[in-house]
Amino acid sequence: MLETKQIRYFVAVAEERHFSRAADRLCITQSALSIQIGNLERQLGARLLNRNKKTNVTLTVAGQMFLDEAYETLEKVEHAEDVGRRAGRGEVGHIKCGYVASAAFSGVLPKLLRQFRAGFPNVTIDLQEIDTPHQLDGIVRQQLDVGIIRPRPSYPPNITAHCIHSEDLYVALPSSHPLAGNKSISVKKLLDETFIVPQFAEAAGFELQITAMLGEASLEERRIIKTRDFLTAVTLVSAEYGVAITPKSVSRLNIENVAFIPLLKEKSVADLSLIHRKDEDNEVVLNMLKLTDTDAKQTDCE
Amino acid sequence: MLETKQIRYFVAVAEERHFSRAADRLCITQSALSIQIGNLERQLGARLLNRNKKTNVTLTVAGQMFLDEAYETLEKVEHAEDVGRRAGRGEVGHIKCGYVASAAFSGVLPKLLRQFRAGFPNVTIDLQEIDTPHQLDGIVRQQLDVGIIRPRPSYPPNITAHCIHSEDLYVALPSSHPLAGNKSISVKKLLDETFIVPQFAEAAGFELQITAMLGEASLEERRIIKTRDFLTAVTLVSAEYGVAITPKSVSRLNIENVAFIPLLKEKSVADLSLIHRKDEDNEVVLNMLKLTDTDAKQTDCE
DNA sequence: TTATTTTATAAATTTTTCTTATAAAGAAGC
DNA sequence: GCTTCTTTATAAGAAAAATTTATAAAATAA
Repeated sequence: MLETKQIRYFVAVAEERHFSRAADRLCITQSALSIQIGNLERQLGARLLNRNKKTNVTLTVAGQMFLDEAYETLEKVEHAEDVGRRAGRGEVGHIKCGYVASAAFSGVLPKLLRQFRAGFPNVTIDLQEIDTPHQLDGIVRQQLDVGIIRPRPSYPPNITAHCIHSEDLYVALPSSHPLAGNKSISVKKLLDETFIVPQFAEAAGFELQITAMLGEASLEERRIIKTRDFLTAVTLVSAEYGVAITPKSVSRLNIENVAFIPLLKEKSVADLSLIHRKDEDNEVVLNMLKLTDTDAKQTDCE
Repeated sequence: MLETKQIRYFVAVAEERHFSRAADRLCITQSALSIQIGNLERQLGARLLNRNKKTNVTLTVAGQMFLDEAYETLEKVEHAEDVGRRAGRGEVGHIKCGYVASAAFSGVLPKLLRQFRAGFPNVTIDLQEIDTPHQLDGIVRQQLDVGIIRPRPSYPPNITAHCIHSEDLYVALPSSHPLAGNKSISVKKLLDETFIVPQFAEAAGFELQITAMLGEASLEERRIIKTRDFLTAVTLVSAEYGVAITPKSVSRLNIENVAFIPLLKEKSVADLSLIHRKDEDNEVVLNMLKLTDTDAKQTDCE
């Protein structure tokens, strides 16, 4: 098979139309070049150049056709080299990313994607809304690279998580509620209310956090309404079915007849975590993790 | 720049997922392969393979991406090699071919093209009807490779011609003509007729032949009608304006009220010649010339 | 003709690649 | 745990390839 070097040598002669000048350009001697071009012609069984002593060398018809191919071939080799190089640095490739629906409210997802795209424009991202259990499963089974979920107390052995976003909790009340005018509300004042709790696919994450906050055993006896998502929860608050605890960002929904009041409590924050395989070796994914690491420090997430 | 060999070596390891097996396949030792792959990885600055002692080697993400490029690159190199090889044998390329309008009647043109296409399916042919002087000019100026014309007494210095087709001459008479029932006609019996002569762009070729046949000085005084082409000539015969001498193949036109009678005379034949540059070095064109050479012998053209 | 330029060829040298031999390290069997 | 087997990495010498130097051959120009 032809070697890249042979093709490069031929292109040099074809462009210079002169063995000696081409040899200069290639930083070899004319005799080395003559031998190599001779070898190339012998390998192809075709004369590519008409040698004229004194005047310029000319291309044969076959030489002209081969030159076109030669250019394309060299470009292809360079491209392959470039892809290999950049893939090694994690600058080209693909990331499959899952996220829970409530992450969309927080604004952290578009921010993350925007930052990543700025640094790595040639990495494509396959983004899809998936519930937490399926994300964990997908990451273990290599069908997903990273996921964005509400933190959980524990993870499968090969998965690790770190916080990428943290926001305060708010209480959503009907505007007519006696506490609706307060600057802030303590959780103690809400113990008698009916709670509208987003109930996701599995009892974990955000629900666990709310349950813990209200005190064990208390939620079971309390009147609760379960909803599929935050939007439904807030809609029910608007209809005065009860109150809901949501991350601050949900207040941006701006639903009529709903007041969002900051919740007073130690560590009353709603986190979002990025999860990934502990032994991840895809440089593209590692670059995204690096980005969220430095990013997490900026947003002061403990 | 990467060498083809390095890429081939990498593909072998990627496919075998095993250094030693790949080395066997490449007919080199495992150590040589390890070094070459190491060099490749160092050149790219990227790890392409995860070496596992005992079990199989696996591709990194970068390795997988590079492998895709590697396949495409090797294909491209092979293709370039193939084009060079076949161009050298005149199996790929392009021929610009001109022909005079009357050549289309003879059937030699489609026959030639069909034969050439059967032998050289990857040679494209640019075919155009051009009058003889422009063909000669086009060939000299390299805008045309070959031409099909009626033979002339002489050609420009760098152009040569050889006969590729020969057919008998016929006389086209109105059906009502007294001689229309004859099996054949001698030229002497036509000396008093009005002649309809195809007058092409320049006084040469077929016209010269007819003039010579009728005897010098005689044509000038004779009543003649000049037409642009054979079809017009035969149409005028049909309208009883006179008689015409045509190659036999023109009789296929099957015009009403016209009888075609063989012309009796020594060497009363209409030839078609292929013209080309004497110093032609395009193997593609030379292949066509070879084909017409062997073909000419078959059709017994002196 | 002579001088000059250009490509081809021969021989020597350098560089690269390859092989042989061996080491290191993980996996499997006892 | 230890030995054995297998696999990849490394070092050193051998082989092959490419390159350089020197020269020849051929064509042009003075």
